Amino acid sequence: MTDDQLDLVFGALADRTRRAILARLAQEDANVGDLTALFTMSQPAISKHLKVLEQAGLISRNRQGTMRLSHLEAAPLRDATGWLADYRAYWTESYARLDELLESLNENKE
Amino acid sequence: MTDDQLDLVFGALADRTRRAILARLAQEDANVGDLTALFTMSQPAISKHLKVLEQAGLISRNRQGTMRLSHLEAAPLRDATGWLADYRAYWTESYARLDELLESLNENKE
DNA sequence: GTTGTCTATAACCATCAAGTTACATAACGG
DNA sequence: CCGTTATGTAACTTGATGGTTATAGACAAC
Repeated sequence: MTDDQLDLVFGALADRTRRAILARLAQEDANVGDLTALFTMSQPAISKHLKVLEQAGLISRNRQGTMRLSHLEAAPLRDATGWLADYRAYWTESYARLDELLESLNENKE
Repeated sequence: MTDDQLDLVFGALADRTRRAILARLAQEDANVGDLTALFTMSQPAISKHLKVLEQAGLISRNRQGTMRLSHLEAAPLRDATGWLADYRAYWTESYARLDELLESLNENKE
């Protein structure tokens, strides 16, 4: 994963509204109106957040009639976890399990 | 982990200079001068980055004579990994290993 | 206590981020 | 076509971010 990608992914995750959007999408795909209803801000604000998430690769979007459904894409989350896991030496326990995690992350890389 | 903390941690990780500082600190504690030498920017710029990292809880600092050593603190990285791992249902494999990771994360929470 | 070294702070600048309102565009149903 | 619904885009405001230079503060050595 490049520095540019990490910038985008961590930058996208640094906003609580966007994290909440991801949490919602983890349950089910949603359109812009659905997501706007969850927050107190305007629809264009949500559209902006969705653009940020899309550019980070965290969601994909496809038209469904007049609506556009947002779908969670977990690959960048997995990659970001992989980056964080590189610091596993600083977790004082559970090295073995984390090594297993790292192995599985490597196996699943596309 | 609160939304405020997640904002700070992911925000701190969203900058490649700060990630590089963390990578350096993963090897050994370092003072401001050491870190400044690694980059092309000024010492005050590095001091600012260190303040961001400290406020996110990602590093701690203590005086050593006229110098101040920065030390990597992995707890927030562990917590951020825990947050990311909540999306494990979207990794199509290795559920069991990730569940083990989550358990270990919970056990180690302070 | 003066000097030198290391680090922090202040003031400033340019750019970006997150929100707003107003309006434009896309797709579907009569 | 036309109207309605859903979403995107433009222009703007405000505040945060990331860098600079210049200067102040803390500590050690002598």
